[in-house]
Amino acid sequence: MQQRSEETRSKIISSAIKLFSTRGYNAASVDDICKDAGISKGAFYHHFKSKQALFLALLDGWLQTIDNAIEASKDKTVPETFTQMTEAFPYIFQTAGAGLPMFLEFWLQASRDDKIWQASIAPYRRYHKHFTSLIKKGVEEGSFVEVNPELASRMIISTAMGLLLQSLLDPKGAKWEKVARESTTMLVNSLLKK
Amino acid sequence: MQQRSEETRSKIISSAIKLFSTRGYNAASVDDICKDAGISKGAFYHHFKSKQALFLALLDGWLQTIDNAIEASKDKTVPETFTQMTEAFPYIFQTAGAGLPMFLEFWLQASRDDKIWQASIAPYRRYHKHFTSLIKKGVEEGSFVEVNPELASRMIISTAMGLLLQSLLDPKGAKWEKVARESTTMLVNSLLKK
DNA sequence: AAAAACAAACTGACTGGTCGGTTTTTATCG
DNA sequence: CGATAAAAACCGACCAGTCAGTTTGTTTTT
Repeated sequence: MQQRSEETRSKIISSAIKLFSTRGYNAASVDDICKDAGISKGAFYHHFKSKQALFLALLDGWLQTIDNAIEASKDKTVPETFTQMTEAFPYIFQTAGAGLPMFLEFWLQASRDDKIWQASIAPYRRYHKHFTSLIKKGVEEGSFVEVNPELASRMIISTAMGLLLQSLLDPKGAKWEKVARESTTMLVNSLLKK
Repeated sequence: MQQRSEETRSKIISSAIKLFSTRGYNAASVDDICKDAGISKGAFYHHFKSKQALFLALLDGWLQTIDNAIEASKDKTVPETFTQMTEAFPYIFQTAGAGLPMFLEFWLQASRDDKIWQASIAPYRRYHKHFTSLIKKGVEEGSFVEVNPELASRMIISTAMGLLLQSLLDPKGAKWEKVARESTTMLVNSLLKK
């Protein structure tokens, strides 16, 4: 059985998430992560080829959860999908509080490191396309007003990203989940045909 | 005359902007900056108490330009102000290409470093208030439809931030200035009373 | 000559990654 | 089932390099 191995690996990952989130990628040293996980450096480098490889593994896992969420909404109608997204906001803001700096770190690293860029840009474009086709479908179905799907998709993603950023910078500046819910409602309402 | 001194200082600053933008705060070492600026480490630490102090100085300068832009639009009418903002987008996207990663870096550092957070949160809240009162004024004047100024302000800032982020992550993914212009137009149109 | 500006060698803490050796797990076979 | 050997997992001291910041001394300005 490789149960012990699995356990070590997951200990590394959760410690990495914790430390990358709070201190950032650079400030969280491999030694720190090992110490927090209660394992040795040898064990670390047995499981991950490098610090960057660990980072990439984290990115992968995170994208997986998004993909799963998208997959789960596959059979719903277009307006239903958006409603569901609205309902997901409180959860996102609640859980993302800690993970958000890391999310940002991913993007920042992505803009400079080609390997990481490749790993994060493809999913991003996929999500944009997903939204675009979703809106297009809504327009064709007749449930949405005539809009440029491409543009509307960019705007929705922008709003979401901007709200996440603002909530990161100033967590106590507003009731962010409320703002997010209302914003989404507003956006969707402006899309929906009355 | 302290002309030579001034020159050295500005050489440090422009090299810092250049290197922080391209490599990031951590990866750009003080030695690198000195080398790029063509000065010695002694000169660096003569002008700036620490690497962080330089970073803060950069942040200050950047906020200054925003404040100036706001100041310049003081006497215009509300719709005029927004129109002007729309027109400013191409310029922002054109010039910001290089500086944008640093903008993100500010955010990231701010979320972890209390000193930097203090320096950036106050201006941010000021800008939000500025927008809110601007929209409020527009509503009272009767040129805007009845909206929640607070919420509309958050949304406008979100959209702007999100677009900047997206353009940073995927510069070739879209004609961002065009998307930005259209998005702003769309937002403003939904605010304007017909 | 006093002070400000600058040069450059230096310090000490820290980092990612390696490596030889040890323990635990797993597969094999009598 | 139990002995055993190979393989996988793990340990932690160690290394070479890097970095922010210091110090000491020189040049330039006032």
